[in-house]
Amino acid sequence: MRGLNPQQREAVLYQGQSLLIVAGAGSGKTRVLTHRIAHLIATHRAWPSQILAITFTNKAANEMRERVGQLLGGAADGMWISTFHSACVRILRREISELGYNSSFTIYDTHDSRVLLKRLIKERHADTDGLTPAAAQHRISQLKNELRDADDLSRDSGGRSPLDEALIDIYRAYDHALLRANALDFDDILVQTVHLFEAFPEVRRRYQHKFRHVLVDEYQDTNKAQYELIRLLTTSADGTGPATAPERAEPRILSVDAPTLTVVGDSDQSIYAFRGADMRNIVDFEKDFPGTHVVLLEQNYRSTQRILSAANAVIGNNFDRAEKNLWSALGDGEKITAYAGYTAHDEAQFVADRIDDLHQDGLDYRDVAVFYRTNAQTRALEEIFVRAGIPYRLIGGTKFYDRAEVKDALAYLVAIANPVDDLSVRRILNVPKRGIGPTTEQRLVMFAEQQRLDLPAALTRAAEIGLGPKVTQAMTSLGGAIVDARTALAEDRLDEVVGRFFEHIGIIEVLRSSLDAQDQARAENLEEFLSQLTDYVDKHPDASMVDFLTEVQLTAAADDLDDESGTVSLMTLHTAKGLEYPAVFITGLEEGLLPHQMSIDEIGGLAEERRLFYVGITRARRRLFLSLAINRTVFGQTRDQLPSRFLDEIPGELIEWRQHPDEIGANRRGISWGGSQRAGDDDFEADGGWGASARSHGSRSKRSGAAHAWANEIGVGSTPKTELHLAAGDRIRHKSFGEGTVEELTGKGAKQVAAVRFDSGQRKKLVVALAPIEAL
DNA sequence: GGTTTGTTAGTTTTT
DNA sequence: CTAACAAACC
Repeated sequence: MRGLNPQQREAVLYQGQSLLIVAGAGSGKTRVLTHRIAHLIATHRAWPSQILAITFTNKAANEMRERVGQLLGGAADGMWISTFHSACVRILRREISELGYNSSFTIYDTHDSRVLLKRLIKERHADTDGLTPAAAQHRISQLKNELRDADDLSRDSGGRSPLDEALIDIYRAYDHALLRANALDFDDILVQTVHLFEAFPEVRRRYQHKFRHVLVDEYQDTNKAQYELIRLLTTSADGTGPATAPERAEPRILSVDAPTLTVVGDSDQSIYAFRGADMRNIVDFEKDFPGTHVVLLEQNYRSTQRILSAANAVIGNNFDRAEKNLWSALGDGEKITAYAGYTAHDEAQFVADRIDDLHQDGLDYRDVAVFYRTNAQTRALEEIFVRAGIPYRLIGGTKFYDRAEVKDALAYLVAIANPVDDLSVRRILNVPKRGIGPTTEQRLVMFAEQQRLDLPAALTRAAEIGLGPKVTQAMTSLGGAIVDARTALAEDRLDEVVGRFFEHIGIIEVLRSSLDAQDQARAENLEEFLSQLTDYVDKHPDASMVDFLTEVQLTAAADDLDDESGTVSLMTLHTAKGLEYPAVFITGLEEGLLPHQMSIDEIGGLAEERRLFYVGITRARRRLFLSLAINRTVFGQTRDQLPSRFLDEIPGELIEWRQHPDEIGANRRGISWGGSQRAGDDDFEADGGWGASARSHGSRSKRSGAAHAWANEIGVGSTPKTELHLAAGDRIRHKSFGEGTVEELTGKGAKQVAAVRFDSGQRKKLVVALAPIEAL
C-alpha cells in the first residue's frame, strides 16, 4: 500500500461486489488495477487462475501481467490478462463446437471479410441496389456490435427499403459463408461468445465459477456485445439470469455467488464510438449494477499543471459530461509551444528542429512521440525526419502482417490448418503463378461442391475435372503439398514444415528471380516472416499452427511498441491512448483534420474529436508542442487550411507561439484569436458554416512568403543534373551501387525509369532524372 | 491465361 | 496521389 494515495488505496481494498473507478488521465489507474489484483491474490481471496482482467491492447495486458508478477514475486501464472478478443478466442477454441464451428476456426480481418462480401454482393447482383462492400461491411459490423443478426432484422416489422432488404440478404449470406468456411470475423469473436453463454447456461456457469474476479480497463470504450459479455459473466446464471438479454434499464442483482466486477474508465477518453463503443456503459454503470461503490481518482501524476490546464479547458467545452478537474502537484512546467507552418513539410521541419533541441538537452529519442489524426499525415514527417537524421518508428499504419505477400503466406498456413476456408485457399490458388485463372477456379469450386470436398482435397483430384495436362499437374501438386504439410505437422516442428512447404511451392524463389525491385523486398518480407515463425516456435514449443495464426491476427498496431528501440514514435491519436511520453507533438491542428471533416456532421462527432485531442494532450508529461500547416496537400492538391477551433479553447497564456497563424496570413474563422472562450455547445459549433464562409483572400499574398518554406521540400532546391539519354544495353555507374548495364527503359522525360542489372548482381529500378548515375 | 495500359474511385480513427 | 479495377492486348 506504500505510495498510494487514499483514493487509490480505497480502490485497491474495496471488497464488495461491484466497483467503478473513475480514473482521470494519468491518475494511476494501471497502478491501482495491478495492486488490486495483487492484493486479491496476496490476501488469498483468489488464486491467480480465478482472475480475469480485460485490457485494451495486448501490450497493456503484458505490462499488467509483468507488474502484478513483480508485486507478487512471480506467482502470477495462470491469470487471464488479455483483451476482450483474446479472451473470447481462448474460450471459443475450447467451446465452439457447441455452435457448429470447428476449434481450428480462422479469424477474418477487415480485409478478408471485405473480399468475402464483395464476392457475395457480386454473386447476388445486389450491387444494383447500391450496396457497396464497404458500406455493407460497416453496417454489418455495427449490427453485430449491437448483437443483432439477420433474423432479428427480418423480424422487425415496418417499412423496409429495397436497400434494407438487400442488406439483410447479404448479411445472412455472409454469416452463412463464415460458418461454412469455419471462420469468424472480429465482431463474431465477441458475438459468438455471447451466444455461447446465452445458449448454454452450463458453459456460462462453468466460466462464472472459474473467474471469481473480473476486472475491465478502459470500460468507456466497451460496446454492447462486450457489455453483455461482462453481464453474463458477473451476474447470477441461475434463476434471475434469463437466457435472453433483458432491457438495459432493468436493475441487475448480483447474487452472492457471482464473481466480483471492477471496471475502470474515464468517459472523457472515450474515442471509439465509430467502433460501436457506447459511453452509456460507464455512465449507467451504477444503475446497471446497483450497490456499486464508486471511487474517483483526480490527482494526476503524469503531467505538469500547464498541460493539465490546457486539457481541462479543452474538455470543458464538452457539455453533458460529469464535472471533473484534474490537478497536478508537479508544478507549472513550461508553456505549450505552438507553430503554424506554411506547408506540411514546414510543419514537419518545426517538429524535427524541436526534437533536435530536446535531444541536445539530453532527452532520449524514445521519450518523444508525434501524434496525428490520420495515417496519411506521416509522409511529410517521414521525409523530413529522414533528412534530419532523426530515428523514428511508425506505430500502426500498414502492419507487417497486412502486406499482400505476407497475407499470401498466412493464407497458405490457413489452407493447411483450416482447409474448408475457401477464401484463403482461393487466395493462394494462383500464387505464385501456376496457370490457374478465374475460369479454372470456377470449375474447381464447382467440382468441389459436387463431390462435397474441401478445395485442397478437390485439388488432389484435379485429374477428374478434365482440364489441360499442365494445369492439372500444377493443381494436383499444390493439393498434394497442402495435404502433406498437414500430415507433417503431427511430426515436425511447425517452422520446419512451413519452411519446407514454402520451398516446395517456390513462393520465395519466384520473387527472388523477378525483375521488379519491389519483389526483392517482398521476398525479404517472406524470409522475415519465416524467421518470426521460428522465433515463435522457439518461444512456444507446444504451440500449434492455429495458435500462431491467432496471435498474428489479434496483434494490434500498438502491441509491437518496443520502448527499448531508442527512436521517436509516430502514431495516430487513437493509437496513443494509454501511453505517455515526456515530450509530445500533436500535429495537423486544422479544421477538417482535427476535428476531422467526416466527424463534423456526425451527431456527437465533434465532442468525440475533442476527446481525442484531450487524450493527445494528456499523454504529455513535461513538454507539449502543437502545430499546423496553413497549406496542406490533400487529395493530390494543395488546400488552404484553417487553424483548428480547438486551439481557441486553450487559454492564450498557456501557449507560446513560435509562429502565429496570423503572422503568415492564415485564414481565419471570423472570430477573435486567443480571446474569449466560446460556449462549447456542439449544436452551435456543428453548423460548420464558418469554414466555408470565412474563406478569405488572405492566403494569396502569403505565397511569396511561403517560398522559403517550399525550398525545404525534398527535391526542390537540388540542382537538376544534365539530362541523360540512355538505351537498353548502355553501361552506367551509380554512386553507391557501382557499375551496371541498363536492361530496360520505361516511361519518358522526368518519369523515365531504368531497370539496371549491376555487376554486383543486384537489380534496381531507378528514376533516371533523380538517381545519382552517370553514363560510361 | 498473363500482362500492360488506362480509368476511376476513394481516403478517419481500429480490436 | 494511389490503389484497385477493367479493358485491351499479347
